[in-house]
Amino acid sequence: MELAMESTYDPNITEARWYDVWEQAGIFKPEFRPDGEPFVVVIPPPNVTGVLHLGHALNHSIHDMILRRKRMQGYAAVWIPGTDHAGIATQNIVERQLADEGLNRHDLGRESFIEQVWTWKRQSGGTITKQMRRLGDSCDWSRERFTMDDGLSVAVREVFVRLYEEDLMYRGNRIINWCPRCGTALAEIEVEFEEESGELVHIAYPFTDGSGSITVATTRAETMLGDTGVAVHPDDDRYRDAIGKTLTLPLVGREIPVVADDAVEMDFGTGAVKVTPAHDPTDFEIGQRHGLDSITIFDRHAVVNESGGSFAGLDRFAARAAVKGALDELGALVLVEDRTHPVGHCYRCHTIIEPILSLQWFVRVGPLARPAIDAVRNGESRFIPQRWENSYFHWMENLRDWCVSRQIWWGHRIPAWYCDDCNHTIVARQDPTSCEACGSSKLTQDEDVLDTWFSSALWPFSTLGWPDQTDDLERFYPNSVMITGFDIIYFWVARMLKMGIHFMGEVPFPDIIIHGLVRTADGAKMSKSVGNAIDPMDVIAEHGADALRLALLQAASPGQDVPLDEEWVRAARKFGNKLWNATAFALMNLDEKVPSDGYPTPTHPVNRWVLARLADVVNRYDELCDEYRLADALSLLYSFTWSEVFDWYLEMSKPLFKDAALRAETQATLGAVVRDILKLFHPAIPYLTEELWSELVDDGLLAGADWPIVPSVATPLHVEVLMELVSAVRRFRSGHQISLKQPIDLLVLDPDGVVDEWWASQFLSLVNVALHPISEPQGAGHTRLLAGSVQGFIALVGLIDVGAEAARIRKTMGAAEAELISASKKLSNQGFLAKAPDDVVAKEQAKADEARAMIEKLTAQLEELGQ
RNA sequence: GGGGACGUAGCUCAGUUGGGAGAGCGCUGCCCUUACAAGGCAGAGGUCGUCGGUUCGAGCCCGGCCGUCCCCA
Repeated sequence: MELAMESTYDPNITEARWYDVWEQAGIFKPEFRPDGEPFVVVIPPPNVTGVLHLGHALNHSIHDMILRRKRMQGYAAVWIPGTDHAGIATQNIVERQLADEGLNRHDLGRESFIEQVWTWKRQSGGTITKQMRRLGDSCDWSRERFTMDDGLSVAVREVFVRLYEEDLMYRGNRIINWCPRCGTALAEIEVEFEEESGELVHIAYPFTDGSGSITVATTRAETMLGDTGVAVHPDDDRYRDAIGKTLTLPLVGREIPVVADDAVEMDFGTGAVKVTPAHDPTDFEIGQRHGLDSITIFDRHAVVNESGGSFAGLDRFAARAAVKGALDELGALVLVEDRTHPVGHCYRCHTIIEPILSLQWFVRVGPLARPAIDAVRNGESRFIPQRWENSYFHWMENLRDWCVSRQIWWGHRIPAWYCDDCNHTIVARQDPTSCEACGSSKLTQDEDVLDTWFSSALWPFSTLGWPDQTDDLERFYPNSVMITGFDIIYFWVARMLKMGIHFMGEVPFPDIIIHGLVRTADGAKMSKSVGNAIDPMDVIAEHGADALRLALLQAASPGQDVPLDEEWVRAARKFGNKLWNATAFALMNLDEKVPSDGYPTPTHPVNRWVLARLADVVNRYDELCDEYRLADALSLLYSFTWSEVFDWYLEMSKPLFKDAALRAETQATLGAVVRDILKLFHPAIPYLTEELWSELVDDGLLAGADWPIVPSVATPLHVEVLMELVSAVRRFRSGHQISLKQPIDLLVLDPDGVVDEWWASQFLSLVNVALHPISEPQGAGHTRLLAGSVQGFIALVGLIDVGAEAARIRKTMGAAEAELISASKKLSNQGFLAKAPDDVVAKEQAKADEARAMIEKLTAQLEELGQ
């Protein structure tokens, strides 16, 4: 055919063309395969504030490769996209905008502030979904969801109410993690701990009766203002006599008891710990056990309140210095030593967290966790790779109740009302107008909203319409697979399992694919603050989305981190160029377009060989994909495509096209092979393959084509022998610097009748060699090339340096001798002969025989060379 | 302190029922061969961290040690 393609591949041109075409053809909707079995994936919802980073790019590349293949295999495949409302992050953005105008959210009031957030969402919230389209994500956008949509909000409310009715949701006074900057409580996993240098301050607390003192050690001296006790270990002889006595708290003057508690670590500091129940979770528990008061000393900004006496008004760090100074003046500061210790930070703004006693809503997670643990233990859901199950179990078995209320405005408002008259709490699906206890109409709704992750936990079924019994819910729950990074197992996967099992009665997904993090080329963590983060959109602009996707997928071994080197992206792009040119070659040699399915039954061994290899490769490729070993699958396909089809088959097809009798079957074979390569690569590199498909096949869209099922073809052995002998000639030429332009005569001894007539044209075409059959080995003055049972002889006169040829032969002989030794050693081992399987023994025997034969021939040759 | 991962070619990494050490990039030599120089052909390069055990046989299984990293407390 006339070549209409551009001569070089420009990803930017190709990739601008196809996304809208796919979408308009409805290919991404499950209805595209109306009779197919459902294959359903919900996206782990990115933040609406987010921009696409390489972590998304990896995650989405894996998603898309899996989804697109399933779709081609005939499944009713659907990938449901969407975003979460990212309560704190989104509110922060809008608050910053207000701050630029000198305003805060209270100036606007709740309602108009929320309206402002929606405005922001409509204007800027679509960034990441646009980027996903650029990456090629085959999402069903008609099913796009947002956690603040009406439907999903109904789901959130229904879940809250049901949990409350089941006593799995309660309001309680507990120590929570408070971010003084965001002004809200956080869940425990939203706190990131980092080792920081600090001080361990030893403070003497005198006994009230004047009989000396106890020294306590703390990294947070200022919290002593809220101390209501000192605890020692009951087995600690040093303090046995102190238990039950009281101390007078320095600077404050409060009398506080010494209590004995198992939670105290005798080895830490002095073995005596100050107890601040309102500002430390362990202390809170100790306080509960011993009836100690809880005195809150900080306000919502972590500034000391009136309970801090003369320190009131100081922020926590100023208070720390001031308290230390005052203690020093008192002579109560015994010792200050340097100490590194873990400090918790807000995962949204990195401000140091303040543990604080506070009235919040909690999910009682114990009863929800148990079935979720069991589901993984008994295999209803499995982690891939499996080792992540250990982390999952460990975490799930040590859960504390989940604090779900947030003191912000952007989010699902907690459906709880408090009666102003009788203080009764009402939790309801419909907004109540009067108190169910006293009938009062003076009700006040809880000011707080729910944790964003609370709504994300419902995502696998809330996106499908729950609590309504929709068709989608019926058909698409459970989902087929969840794909996410290991850093998000606790945030999403664990909670989705808990909620899915509880509300839907079965696990949300049987397979959980855990992938690693994308790192820099030298393995460092990418971060915006360090400035080493690569923007995937920059990579796409330079090399194309296909190249980025292929590079990520090839590098992503299951569960392993991916150090991304831009070299890999370049290599992936080169592959694209190679594929482009190979398709151009096919087009130049074809007379018409290739049918979208079906295979020829060629007679020529070269054509039969490539179809046999294709069948092998497709089978193995499918196995690897089904095991989610995508990197291995692509590696197999990549080397088959480049090293076998392009390097060998395309070259071997050239003389066949010139043969009128073979031209048609070779066209059909080449067409089918290249077409199937496009199909097989499509899930990884959709744009380029679609573009080439439009040139080569032009029968519908590749994205909607059927997955290859290749009929098995018996492998003609002789092709492999031909390839071996061709390689031997190439090595000979290369070793002796004999140009390809110089023709060579090869005398061929073929005792087993392996060599066919068609070899002649191949040798001429591939290595400029003329074949001449002989019946006896050639003697002096010839070199010998070995390939299976075939021996080739080349007359050396005037062609080469004999010494160099002898060196080449000795090297080959060395390798053969090593092989023989290795095999003989095994074969002379009685244990091996007795215990190894027969086929392994036979293989070793064959290896030994082959090596012996080769050594014999090479020895003869050295003699012939007179060496 | 508890749990987990990793240590294979110069670099980054594959190597799944234990039975011939692989890829990409980099490096060396030759070649502008009519699909492709973003290419082709050929080649060099590894005591598979270390010590021991199991086995006829260990990169792979088990244990100790050394080194690197992650999560949790």
